[in-house]
Amino acid sequence: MKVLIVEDDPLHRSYLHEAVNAALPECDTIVEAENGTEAERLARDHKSAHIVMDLQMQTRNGIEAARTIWKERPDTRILFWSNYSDEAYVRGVARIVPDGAAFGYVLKSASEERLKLALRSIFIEAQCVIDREVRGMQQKSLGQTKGVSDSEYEILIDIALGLTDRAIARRRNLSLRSVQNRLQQLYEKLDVYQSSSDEQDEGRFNLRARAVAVALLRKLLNYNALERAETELAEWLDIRN
Amino acid sequence: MKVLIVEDDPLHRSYLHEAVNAALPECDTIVEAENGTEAERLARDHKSAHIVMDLQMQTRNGIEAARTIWKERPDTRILFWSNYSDEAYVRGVARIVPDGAAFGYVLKSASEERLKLALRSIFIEAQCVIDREVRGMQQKSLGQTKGVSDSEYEILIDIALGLTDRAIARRRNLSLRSVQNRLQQLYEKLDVYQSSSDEQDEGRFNLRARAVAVALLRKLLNYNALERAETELAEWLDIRN
DNA sequence: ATAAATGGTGCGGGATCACGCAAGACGAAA
DNA sequence: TTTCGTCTTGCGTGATCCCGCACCATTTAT
Repeated sequence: MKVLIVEDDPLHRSYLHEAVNAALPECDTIVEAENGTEAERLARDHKSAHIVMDLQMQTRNGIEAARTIWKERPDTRILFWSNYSDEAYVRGVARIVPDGAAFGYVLKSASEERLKLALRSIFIEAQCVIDREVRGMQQKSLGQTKGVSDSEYEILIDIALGLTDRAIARRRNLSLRSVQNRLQQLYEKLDVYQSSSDEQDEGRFNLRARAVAVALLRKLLNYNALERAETELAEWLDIRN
Repeated sequence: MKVLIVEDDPLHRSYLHEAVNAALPECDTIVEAENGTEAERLARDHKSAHIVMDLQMQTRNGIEAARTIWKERPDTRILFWSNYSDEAYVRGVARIVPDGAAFGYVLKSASEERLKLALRSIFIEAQCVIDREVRGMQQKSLGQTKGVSDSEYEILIDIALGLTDRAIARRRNLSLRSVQNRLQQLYEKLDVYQSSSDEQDEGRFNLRARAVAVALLRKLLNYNALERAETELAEWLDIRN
């Protein structure tokens, strides 16, 4: 068995190396990459079916890399090893995992035992392992119970990018009024009215900007999500001019 | 000499421990904290004058901790050891360092040699050491040459929090028009017009929201800065109602 | 000292946003 | 089939935003 480790921090990389060695005696070769692009290349060259990688890396993040890797070889098993359980990351991962693929998501704060267990479960047993803390997020984000629905999330991203209502309407093929409807749904979900209608006129908020702020504070949105959205927007702009 | 290490990642913590041992033979005791609040307590108890700490920690970040520590003991020497050189972090640090205090800012990606050198320079020689890469940021952020000035940064934070023009005017004791003036300056600095006036009507941006987006993408703003600003805002709201 | 730059303020208007009201479309439940 | 809920869209309005055109007060430069 071959394992590809993708992690930009050398300390964490060597830690992962040891963990893989200890947890998977059936693993004979370990390959290491320190960013997303390198990971894609190595995964292609080595036909790696077993990858453990960090989500946040400076040059090319884990989600991007995972997407292209899975596109080429959908049965690849990937264990994401991340510092954060931000809803934005969970959404990002959930959005790209192919049907039936085995993957995992464990936090760096998890014990070494947990990491080793996850390694065996995914790479040997082909089971999905998702950290308890992250699991809560996922339920909330995919189920339409309490959290923000997909269409609301979509429009959240659009206003976070700074698009106009009209521009969003064009992009998503909606009427202007529909966009504004969704915006209002979003505002309610994010509880943006709370502080503005509070006392008299004090602390009045610009709803649109406030929505982005609370989304960031609640980690519904983060830098990576924004960055991805920005490149997608740029592509879309290129196509239609 | 006593050194306090503040770092939430155990791997990095032990790495720092070794580095301090190797670089500072005159150091006889090393104390470790794994978050900001613990750091404040330990700094107080041990009267630590030498601290090396991470900036981003989940429970209480380094900037908060450093501020209270420096408030109690302004001659404390602090070496910040951070993953990122975001302008938001640099600004955050620059904003709180007392006059004449020795401090440092080195990136985690720096070589071990560089870290050790910085440790000696700051703790022994009381010199300020700032990573080359970070230095560029600082020049840009403090000098009014190209970057965003302080007043512009202030208003950037306000719109990022989602405040109305009127609310900002009240908060900063300005007229409504002045707020809007500053906003326009900010829009120019952030080059928000670029894409909107580009072609015909395509890709129209909501300037206010777009400004926040590009500030985030340029790392002028980040989660921590926003979080700090949010608590400051909450305090301000408390005072005046 | 006069001139230019810098920063705050008022006025006014066109564009955009937030949103109530209401009508049509579609699938699900009765 | 009827009815209900969700989604989409149009119309209209008041609030807010963006910003050009002044005017004035300080500072800085010549």
